[in-house]
Amino acid sequence: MASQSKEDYIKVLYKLGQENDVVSNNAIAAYLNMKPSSVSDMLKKLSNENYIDYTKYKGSKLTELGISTALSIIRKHRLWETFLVNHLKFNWDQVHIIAEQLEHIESDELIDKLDHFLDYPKSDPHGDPIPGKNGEIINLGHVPLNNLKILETGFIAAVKKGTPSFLQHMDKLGIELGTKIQVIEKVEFDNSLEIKLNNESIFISNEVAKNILIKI
Amino acid sequence: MASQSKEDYIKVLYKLGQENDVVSNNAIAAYLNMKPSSVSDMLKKLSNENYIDYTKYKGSKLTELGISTALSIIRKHRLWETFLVNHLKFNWDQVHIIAEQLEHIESDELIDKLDHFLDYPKSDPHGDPIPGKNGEIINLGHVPLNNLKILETGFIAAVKKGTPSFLQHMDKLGIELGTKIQVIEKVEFDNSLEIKLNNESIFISNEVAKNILIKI
DNA sequence: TTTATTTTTTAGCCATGTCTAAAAATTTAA
DNA sequence: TTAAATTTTTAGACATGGCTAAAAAATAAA
Repeated sequence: MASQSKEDYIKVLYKLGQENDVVSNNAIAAYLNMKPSSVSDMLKKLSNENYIDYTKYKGSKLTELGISTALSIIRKHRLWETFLVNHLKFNWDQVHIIAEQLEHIESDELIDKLDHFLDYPKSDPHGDPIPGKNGEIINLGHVPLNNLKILETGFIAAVKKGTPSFLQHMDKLGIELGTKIQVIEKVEFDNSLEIKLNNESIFISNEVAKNILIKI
Repeated sequence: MASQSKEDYIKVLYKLGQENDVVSNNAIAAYLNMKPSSVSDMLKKLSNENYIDYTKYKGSKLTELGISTALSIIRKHRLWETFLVNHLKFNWDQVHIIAEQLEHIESDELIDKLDHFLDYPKSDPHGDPIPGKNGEIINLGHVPLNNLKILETGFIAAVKKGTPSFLQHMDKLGIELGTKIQVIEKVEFDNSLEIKLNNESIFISNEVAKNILIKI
């Protein structure tokens, strides 16, 4: 198995690879708070171990092996988050750091049994899909809130950003997964939105709206 | 916090320190499957960080800090084992290796909440006491089975050895925690015992009897 | 009590994963 | 299309935690 460090790189490569086909060293370094030289070194190793396709100066991309490794780590991360929130009663803004540690525990049987214990959840406390044992990942058909048209309704299904500060802001606004929501008005001035939830109407910024995902 | 490696050393120092006042480097090396030279190096570091009192060539002993660190690791280990057996339905011979990984997860809040979730267990699946948050460890008054007199009865309360092979042997003999037991006969020839449990009479070797702890 | 054996330490080496500083390649801008 | 800026790589260093081989200290045996 890959070391914890390597797993961290693989995870970032997966995340950043969602948006850009090929991932730059700089982006990885920024994400991991590391120096680009360290990233260079590590990418060489990951390339030798066939986790990535890597062309000097050009950037890198996960191989099949890399992708399935990433999905297995993400699966573990999200299952642990689900356990922490649903059973240990953590708040959803507290679990990321702990799950970052737990995701590196090595035992397939542990994850199988945890999955069973949790009753095979399809998404984690932030609404993110949990990859299956063989890497299957379900498209949950989520749309950013700012894409909804005026008067359109939907249910809050996930949050795009999982940082504690964002999640705490959600808590303050009374926004939680499953809540029904309707777009009342779009303010053209700053793209902020007036929305109705829990029979109350509130304003949220475009920045916030972009990070709330809706199931229509 | 101490690194994983250091935590492993601290655990062994605690374990071996139970029997001998001062622990020899050789014993540590044997237990950890490492070379004595590596142990020497590490003990120097642990001594600098005030986890142990260490006199060259004489051996080492945990300090107050060392003991409380050890107890905190043992607490985590045993709570996780309890979770794995009681909730994830692992067999008691499968959990040690996984708990060895989980015990290094760093989060006091996690352990508090896990403890609460498990309903504040006093002992783990092997009957070993779980140290409290502040390192309190309850003496459960366990006696090795081979110390019982003829016709004396008691309840199987713990196993001294936690290796898979020993535990699997226990399973085969039908010995589990809580079972009532009576010593029928002691064979003077080889110190083996005839015992009654579940209304059956079986013979067990002295070696096995030494590793079964009884609550009278 | 001297010799032999065992234990422990030291010295020097290696892999992993990080860093800094400087060189090289690529991209952007003039 | 050349110069400037940015990105990436290389070279060399360092900390951690292991190793081997050899020296030193402690213990056991003759």
